[in-house]
Amino acid sequence: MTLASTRVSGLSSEVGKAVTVRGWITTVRSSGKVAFLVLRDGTGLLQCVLVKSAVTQDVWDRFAQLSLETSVAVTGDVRADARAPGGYELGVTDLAIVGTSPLDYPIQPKEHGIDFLLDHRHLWLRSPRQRAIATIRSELEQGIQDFFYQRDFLRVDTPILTAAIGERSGLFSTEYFDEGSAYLAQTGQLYGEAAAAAWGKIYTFGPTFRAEKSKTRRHLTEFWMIEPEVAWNDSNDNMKLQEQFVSYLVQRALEKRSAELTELERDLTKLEGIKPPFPRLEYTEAIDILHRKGSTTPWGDDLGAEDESLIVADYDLPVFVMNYPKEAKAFYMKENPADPRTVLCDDLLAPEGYGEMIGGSQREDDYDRLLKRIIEEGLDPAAYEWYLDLRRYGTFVHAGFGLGLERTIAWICGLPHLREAIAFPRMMHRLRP
RNA sequence: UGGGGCGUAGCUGAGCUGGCAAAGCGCCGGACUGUUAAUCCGGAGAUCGGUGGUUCGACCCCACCCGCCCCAGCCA
Repeated sequence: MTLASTRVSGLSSEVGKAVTVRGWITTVRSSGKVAFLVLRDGTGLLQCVLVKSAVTQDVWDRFAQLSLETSVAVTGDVRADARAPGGYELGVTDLAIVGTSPLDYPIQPKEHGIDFLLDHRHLWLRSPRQRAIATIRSELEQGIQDFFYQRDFLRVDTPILTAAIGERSGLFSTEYFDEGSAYLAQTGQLYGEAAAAAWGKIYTFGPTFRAEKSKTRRHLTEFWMIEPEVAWNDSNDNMKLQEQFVSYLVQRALEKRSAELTELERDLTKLEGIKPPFPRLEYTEAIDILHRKGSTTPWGDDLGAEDESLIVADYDLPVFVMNYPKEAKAFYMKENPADPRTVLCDDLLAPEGYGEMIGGSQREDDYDRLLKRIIEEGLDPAAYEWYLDLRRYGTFVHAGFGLGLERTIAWICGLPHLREAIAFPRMMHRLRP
């Protein structure tokens, strides 16, 4: 069976023609002898009008059977009408029910609590708001690939099942044949470094997993991360790439998906000015500013959420905080020659309180220093033999970063919580659907 | 894991110092030829998260348990 039919988004070029549109019933209204149904097909909403005197009794009776989310094929004439949402509507001549929908469809056109909506995420996705977010996410994912493709990066897919390696935060584990435990990847970075030594400019794009018992709007247990790694880039080059990347994504969303951003009631003026360069603060400088603003975070500690908000409040752009104290950061970051208490790294803080969008650093490329740091952190050097090989055989200056996709989406879309930025969010208390 | 909050009809959510459990949406029946989350009239629908306790009487007070939300930490 061929189901060639017109999609709602393409109707403006079909005015005056008879078409069939397939989709799901969003609302039905009847005034006795004129009836309206609104159809959703994933590209938009279409109002369809039935006039009792203009359709057969069969068609009229079928309208009466329609319930929310019934799937239908509606045939009629496309016409422009100012009274229709979107400006076009269908004068119905025929109506076929494809799949019925019982009267207990859970999601009504009204307010629901978040827990209820997440329990029904598989159905919640049908709402216009969720379509807008998914569309922007897809646009950004395409933009990410375009950005790196244009710059001759290779995309490298790194393993999700790994032996214990990477960062220190919580790991999900699973049985792995006779090898003992395998862990779900928290980062592809170490593999990315190997790939950068092989191929120069690379990026990874995949899911990552953190078994931390985080319960905030800025955390998921499964999220998507983009991790470029570039041979011969130093920390400064690294930040330049970051601000170009983030700016590109914002401008891309504005250019291609302003309709969806508007649907989400995003204030576009807050996005329009996102262009390089972004402000840069040394960590030590940031601590001074924070102390002047009343924070008591001592030099040496990582910045808290409160601190990040205080910093970001002074700017309309994302802000780099760079060169953190060694103790606050991971073992693989390169010591800062200008201040050996610190390492060459940066966090990019999103505006409007969306938190850390990027964490990046220049990597330690000195074999002895790296080994020393591994031991200092209490890690097992044997597990890092292959990683140390990257310094043993032709070490090289390199730097990279990880961008959290959902945080970026949440910021660009203006979402209050990360859970809407992905179709099926995984959180501490949320494994299904 | 700490601090705060919540759990009442399918959903949303009132319920004061303890005295027969509001309402709106949705659903069912009816009216209506241009509706926009249509409107109007009528109707059904609730072991008040669970267990125990105090009381003549508990949605309300107490204890424990379960579940979730927000904030923090961890980080992207």
